[in-house]
Amino acid sequence: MKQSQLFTKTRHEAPKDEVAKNAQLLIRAGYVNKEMAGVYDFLPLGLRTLNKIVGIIREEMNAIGGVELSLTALQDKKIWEATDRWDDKKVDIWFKTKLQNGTDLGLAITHEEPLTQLMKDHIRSFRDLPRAVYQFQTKFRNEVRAKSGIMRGREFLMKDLYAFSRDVAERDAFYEKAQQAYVNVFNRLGIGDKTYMTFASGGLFSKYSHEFQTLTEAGEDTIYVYEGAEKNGQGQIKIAVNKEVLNDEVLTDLGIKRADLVEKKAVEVGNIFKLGTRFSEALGLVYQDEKGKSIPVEMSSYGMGPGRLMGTIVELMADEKGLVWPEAVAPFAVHLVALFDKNGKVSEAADVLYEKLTARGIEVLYDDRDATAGEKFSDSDLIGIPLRYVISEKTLAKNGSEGDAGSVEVKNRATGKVEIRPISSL
RNA sequence: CGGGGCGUGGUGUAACGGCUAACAUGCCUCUUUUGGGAAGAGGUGACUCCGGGUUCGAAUCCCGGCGCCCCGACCA
Repeated sequence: MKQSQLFTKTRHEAPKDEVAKNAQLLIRAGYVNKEMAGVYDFLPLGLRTLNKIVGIIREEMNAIGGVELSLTALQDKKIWEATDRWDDKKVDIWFKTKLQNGTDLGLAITHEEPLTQLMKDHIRSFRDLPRAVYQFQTKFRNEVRAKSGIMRGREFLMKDLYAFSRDVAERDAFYEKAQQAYVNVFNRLGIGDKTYMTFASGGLFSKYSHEFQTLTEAGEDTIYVYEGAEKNGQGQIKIAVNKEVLNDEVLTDLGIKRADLVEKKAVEVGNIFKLGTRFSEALGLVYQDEKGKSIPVEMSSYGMGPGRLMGTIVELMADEKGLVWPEAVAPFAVHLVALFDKNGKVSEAADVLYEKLTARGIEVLYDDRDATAGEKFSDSDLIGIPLRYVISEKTLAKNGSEGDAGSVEVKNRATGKVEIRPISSL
């Protein structure tokens, strides 16, 4: 994409009402726009990054047998009454509205109910199980207090996967596969070394749930990291215990000693639950086994917030100059920056290079604007694309091995490392 | 929902109850410039969040509302 076509502008200063680093930088760089507290638009650069994160999650969900669909945000109250989650006294974060004829509607806070209802039409026999379906869908939650930029909003994208199993053993087997899939996602996003599978309250459904918590001071949770697991090295799922459930019983259950736990601040980037038959029983999702007996389906749910992950990556990797994206989630792979030249030779060469890279499928943001070098460099640092290719009269004068093609300066945003490479080698 | 703070051009700030609401930045025009947010000149842009009130006079004081941020509580 040519930067001259990108309508977003960068800013020197963040709005004074944004304190969170993620929101300050994402707004300054033109990735997001705040509509109101806890409600953010994703602008072209932000949407690209968000979609990269979504793409990685999608691949990992597909790899464990997940099948994607998309459920509605508008919800009929009936099924939520069936599970006793409609009453404001039970669930106080609903956004509710009405049809013109007076029928109550809610904006979905989650999708256990509608999906369980839907699956009744498709799961009848033990032969129809197991199933795993998921979606990327906007959730609406009327939080009393939005905070931390895009990390905790009232409208946000969520990946939610729901697994339907014949029995506890089958469900547990999937649960373990999903844990690994989650670890894979965090590794690919570059935050794996700071993300812990954290024992947390199972709420109404089971003794424990597992939160995936990424260490950052910007987080709102306090967790106790198990150092023993870290010492076990690579490949091991790192574990922690949420402060909310830390007690002797939990330590005994997990077989770990209090002395091996270290307190840290973290942000919850994913949460997985064993739901049991709470929803299948309430809504009548049953299957017939080999003997024709009706059995409620065992369910489990797997949530993950792409937007919150994006904010977490910003918090973890940004530096004083701006955003720093890992390759896997950067909006573009290369930021091609053409500096001013008097005779048009530079922009001519940059145009050619842009076409060449783009034709090869490399995602390039091409800064073809009429701006000074300093301004372009500052913007480039702020936007945080992993590789910056600078092309100028100076670099064109440096010949490659062919003797005529000229060079570009390649700078790595994260490491700051600079090298001069012949254009012919790119 | 309790506590605290804050609402002034697009953005960041200033202005004793008193002159045409100032400065920086952004944006526009021209000239010069061009490897780390360039320089000069000229311009554009604000019912000072909304509604009441006090006063000769309100951005400023008072009351009410709305919005935003932070701390806490909450967070299937």
